[in-house]
Amino acid sequence: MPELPEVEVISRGLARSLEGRTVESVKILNHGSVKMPWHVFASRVAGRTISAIRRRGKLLIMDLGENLHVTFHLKMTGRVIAHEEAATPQKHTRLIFGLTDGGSIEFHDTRKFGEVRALTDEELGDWKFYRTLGPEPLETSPEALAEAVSGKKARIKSLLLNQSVVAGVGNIYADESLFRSGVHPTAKACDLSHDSLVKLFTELQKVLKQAIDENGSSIRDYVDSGGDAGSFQNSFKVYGKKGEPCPCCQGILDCSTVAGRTSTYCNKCQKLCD
DNA sequence: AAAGTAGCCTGGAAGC
DNA sequence: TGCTTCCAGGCTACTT
Repeated sequence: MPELPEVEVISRGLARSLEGRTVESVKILNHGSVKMPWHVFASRVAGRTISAIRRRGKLLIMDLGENLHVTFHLKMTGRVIAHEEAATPQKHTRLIFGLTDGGSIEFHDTRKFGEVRALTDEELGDWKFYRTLGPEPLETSPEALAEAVSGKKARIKSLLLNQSVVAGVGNIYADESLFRSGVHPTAKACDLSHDSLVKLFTELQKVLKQAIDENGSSIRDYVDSGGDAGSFQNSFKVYGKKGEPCPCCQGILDCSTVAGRTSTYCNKCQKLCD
């Protein structure tokens, strides 16, 4: 589902088409998607002009002028789609912003896990999830990221998925970067050498960049802001390939739950310690 | 400090 | 065919 590369691609697409346009109306079709009093949300957003659209970790942020930020956490199935006409609500449409020029922005979310907020600077800063987000993996050196987890007793995969350690990594890119760097998901960070950790974060950067270049991964629900699918799913080496041969040693890929998530890996190629 | 689990939610796939 | 169950995923809250 949308992880860093997918949110980055969506953000770039929306920025191109939406910056400078003005929200006229707000229609909330599922109140549970709006994580604040809905009338406050609607009154804050209406009449404001979109000044920027950006990403922080997996959060999609729409800046509405000086002191208002609409945040979308897409979780598993959320989509934000820009339309050049008034959007017709679909079964899973949760929110629609009508624009003054006749266009619209639709928040579509099959499983209702997604969360939308409209926050002032102060509220954004006070939001614990946002305040404690870790560094952006593409704007931080692999050495610095390695240093951040060095010596920790936790399993490396749970650290990769921890948004306060590094922002934006989810199950797909965790499994892919672990495989590509030869590190086992259950390895404890403290059992890995500095070089192995640097290699892991170097591979993480490579895999995130490649995924952005390929417009993200499309499995199940993901499409970009123009409704198009990405293609990085064709480059997966282990994610979702339980029981298939390891691309490296041809052994059968293993699968188990690590850090509460399904994890696919090669027991032979991925090491538990140095 | 870290790990496990339930809960949130839906629909597609798998099993019977 | 039609039913039930399982699973996926990010994150929080709670327990061990």
